[in-house]
Amino acid sequence: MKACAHRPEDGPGAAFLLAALGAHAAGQFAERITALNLTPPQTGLLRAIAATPGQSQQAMAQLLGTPPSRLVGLVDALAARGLVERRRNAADRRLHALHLTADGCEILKRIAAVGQAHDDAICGSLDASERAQLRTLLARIADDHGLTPGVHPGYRRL
Amino acid sequence: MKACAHRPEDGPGAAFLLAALGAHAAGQFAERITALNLTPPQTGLLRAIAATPGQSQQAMAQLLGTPPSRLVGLVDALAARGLVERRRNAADRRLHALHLTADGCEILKRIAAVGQAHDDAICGSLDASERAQLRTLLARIADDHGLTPGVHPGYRRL
DNA sequence: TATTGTTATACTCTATAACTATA
DNA sequence: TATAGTTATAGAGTATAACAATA
Repeated sequence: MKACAHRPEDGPGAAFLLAALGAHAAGQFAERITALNLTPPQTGLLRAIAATPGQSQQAMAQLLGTPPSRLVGLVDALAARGLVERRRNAADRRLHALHLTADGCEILKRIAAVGQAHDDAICGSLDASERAQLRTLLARIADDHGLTPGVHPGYRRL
Repeated sequence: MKACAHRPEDGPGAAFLLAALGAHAAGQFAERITALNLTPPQTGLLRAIAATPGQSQQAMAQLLGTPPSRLVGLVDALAARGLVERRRNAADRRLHALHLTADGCEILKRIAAVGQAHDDAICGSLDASERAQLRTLLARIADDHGLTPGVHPGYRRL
């Protein structure tokens, strides 16, 4: 006898599966990019700079949904490795435009390769059609909820 | 001109969408259960105890994939609110079997209601058939990766 | 001596707010 | 005075390892 009476359950809903699988996928990805000596936030920042280069740190912080102070450490680490550079605006010397260096572009390609392998590992049990189906459904939900494309919302609390 | 040459991109892959949406869904759920004065880990523990009552803390820790020491605080908080109780095993007094109280069963129903509302909010842009499709695909991936059904893997690092 | 649960400690990550420099 | 970036501080959450009770 169960201690609690349960209503008819057909397992967890889609939202729970989404959260659980999302955490799993994020963890796996984090493990993979360790090979490039990158953390997920650093990776996200590199991709964001590649997508819209020349932004100030404030603008980038707003785009990623993080306090500007957090960007400092991330940019510092990437700049120290020569992947990113701050270019001072001559007109307004307060602004630091963010750009990828040549090495930054190079590592971005490797990130893409890791992402591809990761995607294959996660979706391995799906055929091409199912995978496209899944991507379509997920993209619809993401759009419906106003998620910024290409930006992991985990910046807000991860 | 872009600073970096990009290969033909058709947006983020399914795995990235999964991670991003998963984080979003988890955050939304965390906000919702604030109404019950519960955190996500507490909620997960309540559901786990309901699913398999009478387990020792060690067994529960292994099931959830967390160090046993972490359970102490979680159980303490829930026990202090009268939602959970530790029943000492008479035969082996080291063991503390975990059970839900009547209030614990009660709040579990409210958690289910919150979960239902959450599921509707997340999947609002999908019709019933699409939602079932999504759940099927996600369940397949989860199974393929050996995720324990009903357990959020975030216990391992969240 | 081995095991359950607990406590103590330290570490990682993040946000908030104070501070510097430029405007 | 207002804004961009930085630094300092503190808080939440977690893991590791030492500890006490029971076997």
